Amino acid sequence: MSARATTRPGGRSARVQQSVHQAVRDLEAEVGRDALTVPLIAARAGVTPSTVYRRWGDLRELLSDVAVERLRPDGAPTDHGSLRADLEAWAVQFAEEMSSTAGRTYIRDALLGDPEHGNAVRCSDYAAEQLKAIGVRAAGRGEAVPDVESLLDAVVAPLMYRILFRPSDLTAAYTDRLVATALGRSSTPFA
Amino acid sequence: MSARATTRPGGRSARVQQSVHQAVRDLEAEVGRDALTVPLIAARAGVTPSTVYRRWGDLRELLSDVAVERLRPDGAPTDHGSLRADLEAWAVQFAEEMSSTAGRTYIRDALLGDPEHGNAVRCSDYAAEQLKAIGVRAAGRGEAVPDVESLLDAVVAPLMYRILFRPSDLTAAYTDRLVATALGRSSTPFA
DNA sequence: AGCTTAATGCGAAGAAAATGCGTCTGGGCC
DNA sequence: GGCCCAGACGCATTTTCTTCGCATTAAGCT
Repeated sequence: MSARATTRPGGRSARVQQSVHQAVRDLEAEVGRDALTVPLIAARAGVTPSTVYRRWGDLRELLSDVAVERLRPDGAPTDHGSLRADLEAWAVQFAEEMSSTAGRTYIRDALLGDPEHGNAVRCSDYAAEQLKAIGVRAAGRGEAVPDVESLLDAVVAPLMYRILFRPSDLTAAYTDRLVATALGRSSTPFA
Repeated sequence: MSARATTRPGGRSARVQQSVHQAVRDLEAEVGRDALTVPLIAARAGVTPSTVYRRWGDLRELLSDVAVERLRPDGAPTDHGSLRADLEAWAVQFAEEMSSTAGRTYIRDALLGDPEHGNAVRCSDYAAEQLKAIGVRAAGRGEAVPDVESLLDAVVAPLMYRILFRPSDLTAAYTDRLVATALGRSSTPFA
């Protein structure tokens, strides 16, 4: 039924899922995203198309799953010694990754999946986790930390809005200004 | 080539475009958006599928065009006597329209079109125009007005981010808080 | 080990996507 | 006003995708 909530996590089902995901990534690099089709992916993965249709429903859901995995952060945000420096560095990196052609494609694919499936909210959760980690670290230094929701509103949302709706203007100066705005207001001790 | 930049605005081409758009709207209401196909739409519009493929390229572009038209604001924002009241009313209405199931579908469809086609940026322009109108009116009253970019960052972007990535929590209290935040800072005399 | 259940493979049928070619409409020009 | 050309359209065809039923295989459990 669901690709992620596989009732049988081990064994063949897991191998099939991994194989199909890998096939998507490989073919995406080889023939381009727009040339992807279910039969093509299935052939590369060594499964039959009907298996893909059964497990993911359609190509969109499959691409949505793969895109979300690609958007998962690699590790904890790097430590730059202060809340502001950490946020600026993270925001700049976030903007760069997401505004690239590949990044925007992943975001759009992730958004395309069934909303009930939760792929979109997962993207937001990734950013929230990173911001939370930065906040916890800053709180450990004794700094006042704005809560995650405020940071999502003040930093992540404007970046994402421009990436999705106005694909052009995104400079480091702009992200720094967003961080400055976020830090200039609404700083609760810790959340 | 492009559906909107039709080289022949008058005559049959215009009728075809109108007929196809109307067919999309009708069928969307009748059979649901996910059941739409090019042959189905073409049959309803009284044209052949190849015409649709030639003019729009694929179903996504067509749906993107129709979605953008549906997202076009009806008229000027209503006047509530003050900048804050105007913004709050507009933001609440914006949030309600966009967060509905239909609204979210239109946004996603609009985002899906070819970025070069400019459907996404058109959505942003619609919001910017409305905000600009509110700002001009407020400036006429002598109020200090934040520039449109700030309002996009502080109000529109957070709303859109939540609509797209966290489809659940959107209250009037939240939109009011966004407006309050936007008005509390960065108020240039006029732009 | 044997049993139950679920997931996969396979093949066929139905539907949709995409393309090539001939025709016709519409707008510009004489 | 009539002619001409570029572009748009309809039709037919081919290719590809999608769905479905049934047989088979593998995983999980006792």
